[in-house]
Amino acid sequence: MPDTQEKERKSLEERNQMSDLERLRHSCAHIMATAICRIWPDAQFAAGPPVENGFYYDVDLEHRITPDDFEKIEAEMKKVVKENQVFEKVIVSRDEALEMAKKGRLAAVAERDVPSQFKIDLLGDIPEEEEISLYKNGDFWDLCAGPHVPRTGNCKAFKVMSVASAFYKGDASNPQLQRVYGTAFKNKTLLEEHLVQLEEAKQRDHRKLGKELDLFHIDEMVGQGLVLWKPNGAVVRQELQNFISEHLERQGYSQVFTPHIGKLDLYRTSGHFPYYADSQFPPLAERDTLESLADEGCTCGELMNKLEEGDVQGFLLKPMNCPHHIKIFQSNHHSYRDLPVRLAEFGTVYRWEQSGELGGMTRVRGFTQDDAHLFCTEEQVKDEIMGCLELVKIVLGTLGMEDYRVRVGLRDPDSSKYVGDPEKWDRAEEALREAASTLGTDFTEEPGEAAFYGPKIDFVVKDVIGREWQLGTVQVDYNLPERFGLEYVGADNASHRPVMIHRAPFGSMERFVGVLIEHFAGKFPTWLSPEQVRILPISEKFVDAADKVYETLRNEGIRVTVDKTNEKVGAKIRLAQLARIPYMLIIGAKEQESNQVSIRHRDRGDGGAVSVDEFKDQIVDEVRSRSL
RNA sequence: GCUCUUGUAGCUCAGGGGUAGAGCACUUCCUUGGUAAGGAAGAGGUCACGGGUUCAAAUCCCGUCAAGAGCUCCA
Repeated sequence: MPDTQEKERKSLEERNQMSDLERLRHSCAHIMATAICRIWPDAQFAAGPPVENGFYYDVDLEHRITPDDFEKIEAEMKKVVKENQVFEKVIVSRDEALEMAKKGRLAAVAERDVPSQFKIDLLGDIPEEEEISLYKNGDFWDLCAGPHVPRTGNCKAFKVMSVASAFYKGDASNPQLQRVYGTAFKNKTLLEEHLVQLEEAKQRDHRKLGKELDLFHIDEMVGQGLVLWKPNGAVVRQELQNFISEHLERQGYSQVFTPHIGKLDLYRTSGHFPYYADSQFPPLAERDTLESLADEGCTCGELMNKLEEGDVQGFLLKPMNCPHHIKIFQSNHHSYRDLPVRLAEFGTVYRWEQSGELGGMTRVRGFTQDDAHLFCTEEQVKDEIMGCLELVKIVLGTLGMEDYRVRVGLRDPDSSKYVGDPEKWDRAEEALREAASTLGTDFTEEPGEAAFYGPKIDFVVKDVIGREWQLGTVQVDYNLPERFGLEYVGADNASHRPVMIHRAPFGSMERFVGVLIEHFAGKFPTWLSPEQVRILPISEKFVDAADKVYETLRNEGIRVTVDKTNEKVGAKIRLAQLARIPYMLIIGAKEQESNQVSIRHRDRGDGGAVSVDEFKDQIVDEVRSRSL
């Protein structure tokens, strides 16, 4: 009992602290707006809230703010702070506020010829019954619910961070504003700490490490968002796939292989085409068909129509693996005794993501899902979901990824984008909820996060920049069995419709490895390391001894190399450290004589000399147990 | 897709209307060295691509492609 009380008090304290910080950041947003107003009086401000790591203010301004302006803005902000203006709350009537806005007096330091257009719009969004408050600091008046710190002098540690663009109210049909980001902390020490953290985060960015460690490459000539796995990256991926394959075996899955394309009819039946055509690579049509259509003077628009209507046959790069797996299921008759059928594949899919959204390995156009589809009876759904969750937990647990959240995605009651019978949705949502509650981890239910064909459970992790990525996923699907007319023969000798479950514990290999690189900061556990051991002979004289150790380890399946360059050990160690190789084995006269190696671990440093066999047994065990 | 920023050697980056720069990596030679950089020499670039302005463009302007940040979208 005292335990929970202790906890509650602490979390309340934490929350209060947070809101103090948010208040400070919000005040900084006003100070920044004040500064921008003084520099560019024609600035029109929209919204300026605190956010996770700071604050921003959206501004419409003729002048394009660039990083070169940050210093100027900060200098002006410092002046405002030095003036130690009081943040004063003024309650006004709607008409008074409107009057000021029309004179351009809101989010401004003086009256202007142009009205404060965004503030007028925002005023309209405030419900009738709510009171309208303005905040003023010095000459700067702004429409604002507050709260604020007492004085501008309370904001001592801030920094203008970046500028980007944002649509007003997040709607692409609205004008684009310049969003100026800043961060602020209670004091300079905390600000410094945060900046150092950002710098460290940059160091472990998977795009940077991917290059340094030679893991993957994205080439302009190959195409945006199409990942080339280099030999080192391929090792990591292969090890992960072996790992998951072992568990597939244990959990009664069958692995299959399917091609990367399928006929449009397949996706017409599944409903992926043309409904999701915008996020697919365009269809492929046969050359002969294209030629004869061209002869007839067919336009591109007409061709698209014909493809969509099915008048012309074509192929699609597969956006999902499920239709292929369904066809495998359908190629046999199934008795209820066969169920559940679990078909797994590391299946590569292609999706036309918008170019501005692509990045590194986490958002790409071609990716390989560790996909599987389970065909089961309605009664088996819950157990199967629990089995899937179990697998996700094993995966994340083995890799030491504890920092994730579980999201149960339910349908948005107000939306019509979902297919299928509401009663079945209810049953599926209930099954997921029940399964999630057995996880032993907290989860949030989020309406509107369901897939269009069914509810799902997602495992979401954050990358170093703090962006959330969905990795593992378990989704119930009542829709596809219906569309493809799937059946099995029940104990009653009548035909029944199976339920389908889609699941992918990693999500995609690309995204997962991207997140994994950042999680480990490039220091993969030994079982995943592209190079597990590097042998460093002290000089040329000991190369033969090194080669012997190399053979011994290689025979055990250890990924090992010998550094035969004409360098001193110091230099060899440095390179091995930079490559994040877990073990360095140093061999000189001493070791050669005693048939030993001196171990240096990338994190633990000098580990002293042990016999070759002892080291061999130790590393083989470490790799086999997949220890962290 | 939209806005802004960026694109110079394999990598990290400097420079900038008048013959292309550094460090690391690479090659060769010297050195045979005990826990994060031994020394010397050499090689390597149509300055992303296409146009324009100019006596002259890597540099200025326009366009395209790509990357980054953010917004929007996401099966």
